[in-house]
Amino acid sequence: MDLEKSIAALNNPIRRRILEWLKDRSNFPPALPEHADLEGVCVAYIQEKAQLSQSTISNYMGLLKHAGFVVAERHGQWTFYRRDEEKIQAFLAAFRDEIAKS
Amino acid sequence: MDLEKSIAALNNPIRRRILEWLKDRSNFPPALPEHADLEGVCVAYIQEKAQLSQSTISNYMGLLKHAGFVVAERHGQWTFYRRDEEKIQAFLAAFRDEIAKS
DNA sequence: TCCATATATCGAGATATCTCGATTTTACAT
DNA sequence: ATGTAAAATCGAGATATCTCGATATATGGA
Repeated sequence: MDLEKSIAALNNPIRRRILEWLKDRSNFPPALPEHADLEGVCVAYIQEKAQLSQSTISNYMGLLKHAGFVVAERHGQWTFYRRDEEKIQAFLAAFRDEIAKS
Repeated sequence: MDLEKSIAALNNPIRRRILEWLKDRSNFPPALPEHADLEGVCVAYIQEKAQLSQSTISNYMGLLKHAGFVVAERHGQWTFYRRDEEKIQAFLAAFRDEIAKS
């Protein structure tokens, strides 16, 4: 758990927005039938919603992944990203411990 | 409550360290007798502990103040900074609401 | 008034982040 | 093999942050 890297990853409104969107799969277009069993969302869907270039979104998802907030699962040509709720909770607890008093 | 500005203020390890130090007045040298009734800590003490230039620390304290994490109280030539625990709690709650699920 | 001390503000160079288009890699289909 | 589609990586220009020294402002004392 690298607080420094985690906070930096969240120090950007679009990356935070992406994390929010990923709370609910229905914020994105429906998955293809062959991907119906996957929780995650592919980069193209995230890009379309965020309205930034493909390379920027790929970079953003890499930052969120290295910070531990999302996990990536490759299926064929697609990479599906979803939140890692445990890591997110762990970060929030560590962050609160550093910032809040007692 | 400007989440954007608040997170940016915390996206720096020394500013977070200063906030931590301010949890406990005894992290700094004792106050002058005429300031014994004040909770806050003067800029010079913070600067000495952080080992950065006076202008940098003044700038940092300004950022923390504008983010709402500290309040400044002027007494003569000194400015005493102390944590604003309510604002800090409010920020942490808003931050958690944005980041954590449900 | 003149000086010393504490803090704030200004201006700038160094470094980091943002964001893009172009290219590369990976995987699948023909 | 060749082509296509998705995602990752590269290189770079624009912008922001970091941090400093110099200067300005405010206060109190001689």
